[in-house]
Amino acid sequence: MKPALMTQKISDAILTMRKSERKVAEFVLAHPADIIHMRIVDLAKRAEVSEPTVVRFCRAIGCEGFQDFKLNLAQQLAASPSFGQIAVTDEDTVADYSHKVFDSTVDTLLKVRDSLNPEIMDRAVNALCNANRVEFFGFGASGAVAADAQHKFFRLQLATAAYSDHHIQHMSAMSMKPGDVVVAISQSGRTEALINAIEVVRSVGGIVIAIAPSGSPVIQKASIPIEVNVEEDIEIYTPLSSRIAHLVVIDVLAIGVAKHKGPKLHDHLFRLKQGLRKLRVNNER
Amino acid sequence: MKPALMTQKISDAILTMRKSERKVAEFVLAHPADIIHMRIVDLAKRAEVSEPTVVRFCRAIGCEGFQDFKLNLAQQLAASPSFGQIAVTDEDTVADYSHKVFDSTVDTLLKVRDSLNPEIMDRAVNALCNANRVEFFGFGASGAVAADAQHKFFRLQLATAAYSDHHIQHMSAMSMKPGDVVVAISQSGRTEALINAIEVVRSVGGIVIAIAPSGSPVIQKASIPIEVNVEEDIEIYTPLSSRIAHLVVIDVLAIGVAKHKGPKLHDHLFRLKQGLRKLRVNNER
DNA sequence: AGATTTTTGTAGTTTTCCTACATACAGCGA
DNA sequence: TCGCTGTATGTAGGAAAACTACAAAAATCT
Repeated sequence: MKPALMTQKISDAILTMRKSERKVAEFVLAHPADIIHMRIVDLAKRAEVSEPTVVRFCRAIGCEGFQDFKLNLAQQLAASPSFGQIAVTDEDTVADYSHKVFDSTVDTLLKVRDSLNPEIMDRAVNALCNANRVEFFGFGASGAVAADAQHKFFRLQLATAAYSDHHIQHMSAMSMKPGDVVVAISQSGRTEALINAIEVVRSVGGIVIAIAPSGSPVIQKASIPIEVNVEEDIEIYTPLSSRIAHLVVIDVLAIGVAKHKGPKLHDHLFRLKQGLRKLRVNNER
Repeated sequence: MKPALMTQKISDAILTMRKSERKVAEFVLAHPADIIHMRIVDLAKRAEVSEPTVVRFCRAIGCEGFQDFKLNLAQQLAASPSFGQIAVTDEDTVADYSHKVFDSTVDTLLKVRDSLNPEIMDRAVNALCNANRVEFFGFGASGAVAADAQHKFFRLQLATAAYSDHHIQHMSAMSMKPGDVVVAISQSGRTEALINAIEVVRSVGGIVIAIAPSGSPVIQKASIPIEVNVEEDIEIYTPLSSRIAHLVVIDVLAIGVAKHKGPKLHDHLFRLKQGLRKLRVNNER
């Protein structure tokens, strides 16, 4: 049903292929974007094989035929822009690099989406729903993420706070009650101060939901580890997409909590919105 | 070259179409996902027109023919998942709604990407590069965005600050010098306090870059208006994607500034990273 | 080296898409 | 209202693309 990862499939299947089919596979992997505007004869010629071989290749990777293959490939190309060049170069115009920044962000989000573990997310939502208190800890860029999260969960009628200060985190952590939740957010997963705070929270019986890269200390020490891996080419010209991935993960948690809380939340949010209008000019809408 | 927004194009062109072509257009907009697996005859039959009409329709919206149209549509479908249902329902499992949240975010980003005006972005980048001081103003959720922006630009060796407090904004605004820049961020574009602050900044000769919805007062009062329109179905179960769009727009600006500043920035960022390592456990990498 | 199996290409068939043309419809002036 | 002109739509036929059956070539095994 879904386009899935065509190129992945090809790479996998390439080993079990016959020589001439492999030629096709290699050509496709080398010039994925060109294929879309090719006919079967063009591809056959450029891969130096015959037409039926191309058809057999399409079947070999699970497509109906050449048309179907082209369509699926087109979808994959559109879905993950990472096949275009994503790194920003010095010659790029504004339009170029603005496209690239958006595309790489989208690419990151799609990857994170597919790597999330639903079971872990479910546990996180449950923990958040049952907590009396929910706090968000993060430093640096993750501090802003924590602030955003606090703002979001605050609207869901939860007692929340966000701290970017080590000492305050520490003090707050010590006063946690069993069942209370801290969401620890980190891009590196190695920030020492954050790890300390996590240990304190757990020692007093609090639950720690971590949003950090796989295998990092923050993930290892957490009760509910949400692993988010973003290859940070920390090249200067590459934007940090991980913050954004973290924000969206938190959005998912927020939606989960909202679902659990059910309709009584509607009224609350409605009243909130009414109140906000007074702070705006032009009270229509 | 690019897939662009097919459905958008169709909606636009539908007015200038003849009756029977319009039938096709309406069917396509109603069942976009089905088209991909249809042949020209199928579509003709279901739209109750003849085959050549379908071909004419394809030409009318700028495609080579039916094949080309199908391909472009497939790309758009893969790229913007919004054509699947995006609203979260009560029956959704964790996996379901987590997918939806990511997809709707991606969808928002792609729309914003295609609607950005490069010329305006260029002006914004130039203003930022020439400023002695750059400040970010925002309230509520946009406050977190401002904080994130501050963190980001701070790394680019600019004198920056982010304020979410009306009084402090006001005071800071009054001390602006000509050429200094304030980036005003707002989801509604109507927050009264923010509009006041903008007026003050402009009265002392400061430049205001606004990130807000088209036509809103914030945009109208700005020197450099970056229009970002996100349909906020402010349904409870729909996440607010506009924050994220704003963040990415700011990423673009940051990349632009980094490009202008050129290589001397490399050293600075490198030293910053070195320094951060000391705050982490496991100093490898 | 010969026989068998596997792999690849040739030639032909079918399907799909597109174009030329004819008919039907709508708008306008008398 | 009628006829004329121009546009809009469908019919039928032709071109091209994709797919299939079969035969030749290569590789493998005995």
